[in-house]
Amino acid sequence: MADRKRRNPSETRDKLMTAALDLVGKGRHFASLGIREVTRQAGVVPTAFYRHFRSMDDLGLQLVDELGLVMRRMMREARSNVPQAEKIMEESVNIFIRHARDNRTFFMFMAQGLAGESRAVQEGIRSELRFFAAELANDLRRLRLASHLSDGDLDLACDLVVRTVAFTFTDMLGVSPDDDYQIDQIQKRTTRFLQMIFIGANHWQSES
Amino acid sequence: MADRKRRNPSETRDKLMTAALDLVGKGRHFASLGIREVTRQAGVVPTAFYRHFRSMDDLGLQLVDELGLVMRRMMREARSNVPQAEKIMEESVNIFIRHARDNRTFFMFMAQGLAGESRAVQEGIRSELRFFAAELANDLRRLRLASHLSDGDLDLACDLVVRTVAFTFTDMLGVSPDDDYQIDQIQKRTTRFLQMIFIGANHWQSES
DNA sequence: AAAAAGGGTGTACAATTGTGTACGCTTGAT
DNA sequence: ATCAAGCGTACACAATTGTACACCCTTTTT
Repeated sequence: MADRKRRNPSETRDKLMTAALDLVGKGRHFASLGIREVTRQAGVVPTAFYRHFRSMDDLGLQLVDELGLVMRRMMREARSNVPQAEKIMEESVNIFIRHARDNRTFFMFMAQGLAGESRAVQEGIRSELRFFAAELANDLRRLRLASHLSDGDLDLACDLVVRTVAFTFTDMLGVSPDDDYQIDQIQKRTTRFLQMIFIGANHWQSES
Repeated sequence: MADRKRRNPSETRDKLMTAALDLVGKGRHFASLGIREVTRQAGVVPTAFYRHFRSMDDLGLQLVDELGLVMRRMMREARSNVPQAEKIMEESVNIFIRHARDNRTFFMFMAQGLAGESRAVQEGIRSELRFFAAELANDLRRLRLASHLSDGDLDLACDLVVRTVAFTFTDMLGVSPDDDYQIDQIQKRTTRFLQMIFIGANHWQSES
């Protein structure tokens, strides 16, 4: 039961979801959205909402699922674009930032949901991040880029990396989506954060 | 003008602010609170709200100010408790976690506000974090614990530390306030994060 | 061809919301 | 002793909310 079937991609359903995201993109917080408000933005009648979602929390949960798809697309691209080991960090952050710009509202929703009102959404996003960190650790292992780290320590480092990147999105909330200069700053800073983390991970065993 | 005078500490004003925090502590998101809801929780009549705050955003801003006080208290204690340089990280995280438990709702509010609805609150919290990072960098310089780092690099590392700790609060949202085991796990992990960051900072110059 | 189910619309309503106006009690300054 | 300001209360009201009900059209199943 409770299987999340997506077989019949209803038009209105999508309209409602993107309407919610649009409102989030306009600066509203997801927790403050009402059913009526969302349906108004979507251009449908209020009762249509209930045909697809039980409540706002439910809509949030389904948005988390779609967020997962976006993140997986991002990972796939990052994996297929592995340059020499030197540039791997810059390039990854690059891809990150680009996806964050392309799917701005999705990531805003994520940033909000981390401390959001619905425990279920919170846990969903947290779980996506965990998955992401685990995949990252796998990739690094596979590429033999962290052979001297124990599994536990590598996981630790990847967890820290994902947190740092996730926090980056809250930075982007503050700047206009086409303020190239500011975004470039954020990008550079994030890259240096990650470099610092990996240098720390590299020297971890020998010191601790 | 617009001087934030606190000369006459009105009873109701405090009741309203702690009422908002209480609701946040109960799992609600600040952005979804209404004036009526807060006054109900505070046990005062709705119109009393307007005697002290122009709007919910205004209340949020004043909460940020108080949050600043809490953080300053925390810093003072951390500074007066500097053990040998070895244990400085564990001890600091210790103090962090304790304050986070004692002022749980305050820090929940902070975690929410970082991606909150009000741009002003968002910027206020961000500014508190910047201040915190700057103070941390100052302390480390004063204690000669980072003499080999350039000012810019030290700032970078401290920024990363503060972000990591701030993210920790979103971890604490998910666990019960008296689940000692889970909190201990969070504490240990955060400590290792910070150690990793500082090891990275220590080897920063030589590699990059 | 008939039946059923899924998804869409409009109307309706009670509850709750934000906020305006008017009235009283304290309290400190004159 | 008076007065004004500040704070709290009571009442009022229009707007907005979530949701129930009753229909209609299209697609799928039988």
